[in-house]
Formats: sequence, C-alpha cells, structure tokens
Amino acid sequence: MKKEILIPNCNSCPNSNSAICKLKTDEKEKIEQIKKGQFYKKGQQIFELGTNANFVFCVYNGKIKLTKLGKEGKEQIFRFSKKGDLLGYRSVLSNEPYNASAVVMEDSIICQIPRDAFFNVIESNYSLSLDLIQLLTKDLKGAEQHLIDVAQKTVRERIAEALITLINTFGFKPDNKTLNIKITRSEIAEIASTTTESAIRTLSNFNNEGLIHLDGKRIIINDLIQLQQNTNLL
Amino acid sequence: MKKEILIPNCNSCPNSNSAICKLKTDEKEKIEQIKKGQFYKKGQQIFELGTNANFVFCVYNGKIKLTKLGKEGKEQIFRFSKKGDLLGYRSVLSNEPYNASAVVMEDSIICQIPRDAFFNVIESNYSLSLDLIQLLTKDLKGAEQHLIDVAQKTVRERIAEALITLINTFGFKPDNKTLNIKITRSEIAEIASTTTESAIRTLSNFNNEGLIHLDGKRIIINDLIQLQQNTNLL
DNA sequence: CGTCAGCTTGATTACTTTCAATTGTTGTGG
DNA sequence: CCACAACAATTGAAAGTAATCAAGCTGACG
Repeated sequence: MKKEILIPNCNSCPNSNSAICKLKTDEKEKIEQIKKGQFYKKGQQIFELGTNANFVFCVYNGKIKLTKLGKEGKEQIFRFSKKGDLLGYRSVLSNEPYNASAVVMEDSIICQIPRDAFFNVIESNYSLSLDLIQLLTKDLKGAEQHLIDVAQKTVRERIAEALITLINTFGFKPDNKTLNIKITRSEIAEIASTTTESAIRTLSNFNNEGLIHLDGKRIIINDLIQLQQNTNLL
Repeated sequence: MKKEILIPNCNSCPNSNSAICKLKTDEKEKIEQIKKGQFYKKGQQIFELGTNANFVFCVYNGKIKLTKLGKEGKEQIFRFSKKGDLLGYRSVLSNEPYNASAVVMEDSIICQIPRDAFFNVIESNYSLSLDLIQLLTKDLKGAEQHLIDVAQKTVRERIAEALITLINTFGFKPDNKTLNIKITRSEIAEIASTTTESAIRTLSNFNNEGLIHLDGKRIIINDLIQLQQNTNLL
C-alpha cells in the first residue's frame, strides 16, 4: 500500500515518451483515477504468456524483458521495456491472452491500467489509436528485422548485435562506457538465439580483441565502432 | 486501361475478408471513386523496399510474397498475401517507406488506394482503425513466432513448417491434396531460412518417407498429420 | 531443339551445439 | 561472519548439422 504512494500522479509523471503521457490532462485524469502503481522485485513476473490480458502496464521505472519459451523450454528474449514504455497493450487491443511473459530484470515500479479504462480512452481519442498503431508498426518492423538477423547472421554477428541492442535500450552508466543493465551470459544468449557457451566464447573473443572489457558481470564497451562493424548491418 | 474495367466496384467486390470490405457502403463508395485496379504479371513487383509508401494495396485476386534482402543479397520471404488481403498499410500508417518488397508469384489483380484517401476513411471510422490494429497484432504475433521457430528449430522442422504455412495460406487444388501455389525450391528455402540445397534434400526426405509426393513442381501432401508432427509445434 | 534456369546429388568444410568437468560468485541461515 | 548451497561462468573435446562447392541433370519455353 505504501509503495503505491510513491507513484506520482499521471499528470505529473516525469516520463514523457509513453503514449499515455501524450494524452490531454483530462484524459490522464481518467486514467489516474483508476490506475494502480506497483513495486516489482528483480525476477518477478508482471504477466505470463497465455493468461488473460486484463491490464495495460505503463513502466514508471525499471527494466523488463519479454520472453517466450521455445522448444525444450529454451527461452527467447525478443524485446525489452524500460521507463516510460507501454506493455501488454497489444494483447489487450486484440482481445487475446498475453502473447509473452514479462519479467523484471531490475527492481521496477509499474502502473496497471485496467483494460476497460484503456479502451475508454482510445474510443474517444483518435490520436491515441494512431500512436498505438505507430508503436505496433515499430515493433513489427523490429521483429521482422530480428528474424532476418537470426536467420542469416553468425553467432558472432548476433552477439555483437545483442550488445548494440542493450546499449540502445538501456544506455551506459555515468562513466559512459559501462552497460547500464545487469544481465547474465545466458540472457545474452537468449537475445542472440544461441547457447550460453557460445555466447561466453564470443564475448570472450570480443574481450581478447579489445572491443569490450569484461569485469565479472560488468560489460564495458571499448570500441563501439568496431562492435557495430561486427554486427554486419545490411 | 481495359484491364481496369475487369475490377468490380468495391461495393460489389466478392471478397469479404479485407478491412476495406467491412466498411459501410458510403465509405466504400469514397474509396471506389479514387481507387485504381491493376493487373500484375508473375514476377512483377508491386512495391519495393525503401520507396515512398503512397498507396495501400487491396488484393482482388492473386498470390504475393513479401520479401526482404538479408546479407549478401540472400532473400527472406516473411509473409504472403492473397485474395482479399491488404498490403502496404503498415508503412502508410506509420508514414515510412515500404519496409519490404512485394512480388507477384502468380498473375494478380490488385487495387491501389492512395494514402490520403485511406487516412480519410480511418479518421472517420474508429472501427477501421481497430481492425487495422487487429491486423497488425496478428502480423506481429506471427513474426515473433516465426523468429522463435527460425532460432530454435532444425531445417527439417522449418521446411515442414513452411509447407504447413503454404497450405494454410493458399490451400489445396480441387483434388484436395496438391498445394495450390506454384513455387520454386529456392523460394521454399527462403521461407524456411535455409539454402536451396538443404530445402531440396529435406523435401526429398519427406518424399522418400511418403509424407509428401513430389511431381516436378507439384507438391502433393500425403500425410498432413505426420507433416505437422515434424514441425515440432510447441 | 537449343538454351537457361531450376533441380539434384555427393563430397568437403565450417560453424555451432552438446557434453562434461571445473571454477567462480552470490545470497542465506546458523 | 562463515560455510554451504545454488547458481553462473568458463573451457576443452567430440559430435552433429547445415552450408558451401562442384558437377551433372531436367524441363520449360522461345
């Protein structure tokens, strides 16, 4: 209960990038009245693949991975969410169960918006539905590119690309070179669709070649340019 | 010019599945006034990746593949369109260049709807934008599933899956067992993200095992159940 | 009926996974 | 605070899968 008090009101939310943030004051007020903020600990699940999509989630802060199980229980990470992102809206919009599981990578605070309230706002707001369409097209484009990458690139290229994705999503720590996300080797493997061992070997190569520096779980990017060249962008 | 006369008016179009078809009569009339039908020969390109998205296309009839070039000019087929499908709406909606190339696999008749007219109808029609959102979410779901498939399945599983996709998309000829699409081995390889040789070898295995029967370009499905089991669905 | 594109097969090579064994790290309860 | 348990990272060796390379075949079409 006390945790919820930490969440600012939508109208004074410091995030500005989410589709919700762009709403008019009175529409935000509608959502404000009914939304609930919640604290999630690292490793906690926000929602699970296959369950009913009753809420849209708006990330106040934190880091989230979206995963799906493949064959033999092998996980695949296919997207991340962070501060200001909207989560689960796709399933809510299409009236289907959640299509993935969302798991918190670092402690997060996330607001839940009940599906009805969400629809309510869409119905009266043409520009929100356009915004959502934009989000969807962006995700779709990303997914298709990712598909081609996995299909045609080597493990080395995919690991380089996973690192670039992490940089683009979570950025650096204040030192401007340490990746600002705590992530395991096997999670990196799950982004690049390879095995943990191959991920380790490849990272180790990058390390030996001086492109990155590995210090336990900390990943320091020494040579972003070289790294990008290794992704073999089209 | 004469070709265009072949295209029925939107209000009497026999297709019923497209988002356009579901519009009200007067909205269809608006589109009818401005749309243009065109005939495309096998192999012809409807639009090309990277060019301006000025039209939404509505497939009156025919079969289309959506492709993207990967590294070293290797093509990847990532979706098909057929009778009644909408094409290119995603790029139009998000105001971006086409994100893929669309190529006609068998002679087709396709209507072009100028982008402004399309937006015009969306703006006045909340339910169309919801329909489009549904389409997008469906495509996105498909793309994500495809990603996991490519990432985690063997070539054999992927080829089986490609066949299933072809069946689901284009169905059978009247004999109820011959695949109703003319497709090359290398195109099948491009669906399954593998090489032509591997595709051939795998098809040949299925043939020897009696799951399918290859007769030149004709692909006859003998044992759909077995084939489905070979896809190793999750 | 010749040509060109598509199809097929075999042999070799390269890349990645798998398996196994070991070391390192972290969080927890006594 | 230590010790232990559980999890994470690392490395080497072997096995497997699929890509590549090379060559010959087949069939459709002008």
